[in-house]
Amino acid sequence: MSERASRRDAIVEAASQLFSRQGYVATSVRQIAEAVGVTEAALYYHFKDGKRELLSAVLAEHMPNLLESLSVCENAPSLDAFLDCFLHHVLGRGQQHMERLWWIATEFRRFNPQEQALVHEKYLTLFHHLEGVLRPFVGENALMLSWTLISLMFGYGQLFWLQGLQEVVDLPAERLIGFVMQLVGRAGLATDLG
Amino acid sequence: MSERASRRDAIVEAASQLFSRQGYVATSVRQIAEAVGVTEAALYYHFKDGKRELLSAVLAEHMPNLLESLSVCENAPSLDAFLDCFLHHVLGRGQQHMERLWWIATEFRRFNPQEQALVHEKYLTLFHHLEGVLRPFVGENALMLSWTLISLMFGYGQLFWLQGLQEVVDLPAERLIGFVMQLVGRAGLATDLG
DNA sequence: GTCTATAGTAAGATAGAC
DNA sequence: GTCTATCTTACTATAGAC
Repeated sequence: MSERASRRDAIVEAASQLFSRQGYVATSVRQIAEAVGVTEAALYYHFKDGKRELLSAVLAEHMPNLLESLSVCENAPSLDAFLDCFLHHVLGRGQQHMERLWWIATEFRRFNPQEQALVHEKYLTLFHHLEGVLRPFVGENALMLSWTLISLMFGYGQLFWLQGLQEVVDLPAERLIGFVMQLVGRAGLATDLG
Repeated sequence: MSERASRRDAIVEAASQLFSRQGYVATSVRQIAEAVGVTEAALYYHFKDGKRELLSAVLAEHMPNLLESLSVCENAPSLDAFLDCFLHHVLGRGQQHMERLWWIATEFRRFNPQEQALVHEKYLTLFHHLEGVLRPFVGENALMLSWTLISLMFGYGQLFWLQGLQEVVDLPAERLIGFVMQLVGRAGLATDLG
């Protein structure tokens, strides 16, 4: 990798961390340059359109990929085993990964149409793969179950990670996962719901 | 109501709308003053500590109250009827209400400890009431079912409202509600889960 | 209470030397 | 490629007149 590429990558990496921790608007170009150890002028050499171009780069190169969690678990032998594996993997990826995931949600309105479409595409891809994995277990219910699980994971992360409910409510992801697994198991989704 | 109070309220109202649409950092005091039709100096007369005090005021006076949705539905005759009423009421409150709800999530880290505690308290109150309403129907499962529903609503709102998945996925809240209702019904939560 | 005028600061961005 | 130096603009906030 050339020096140019690695320096450029370092800038994107620093921007990604600062954006996801403080937000795009609250992060200054100065701050990013300092974090990397270069001046602002050097940064503008790599990104002619400045801060806005950096936002695009971060989105394009540092979007969290939930498909990894899926591919790790997709060969699980049972619905129970899959849910256990997948939910644990997604919710157990640590603070930084979570921050980036929810940063995209909070910053979504600032993206241009192409960038918004990119985000949508990522969700749809995740959904389609998830649906494909669930279908052998729950048939036609795979569609609704997929969106239910995705929404549930998102909401739990929002409330318990981002908004710190962890600190006042003793509800580890473990318990939520266990509850959902039993709910799904008991409902007998192998046959279609009305 | 005195002129002072109504002017003050108008400023808080304008700030609330702008904050929830653009974010706290991206909104300037100038912009708020213009929206109300006063100068910045006048605004600083009402809020000595400026923008930061405005954030506190917005949070204290314009926090969305989900308990209203609960009280409307709490006398429903069956679990089905309650879920139908509650989820529709929460998810059907319109764009502005939704925006304020998720704005709190995105801005949470900027709040001071007392303000964060206030937000937590609101969630806990909602949870306790929801649990109380569900308990007659599902017994000890009320605790987990409450957090599951709250997380699910949050996640759905985040994805389909805030991130505009509505536009690319045909999954109206109606269908998600229907699916969850049948899931819960089929699981037979009247008796405890493991 | 609300205004005009302005101080003081920090932001995004660029020119030109090396 | 990276630097120093600087420009322009926008922001938060305040002083003092009315």
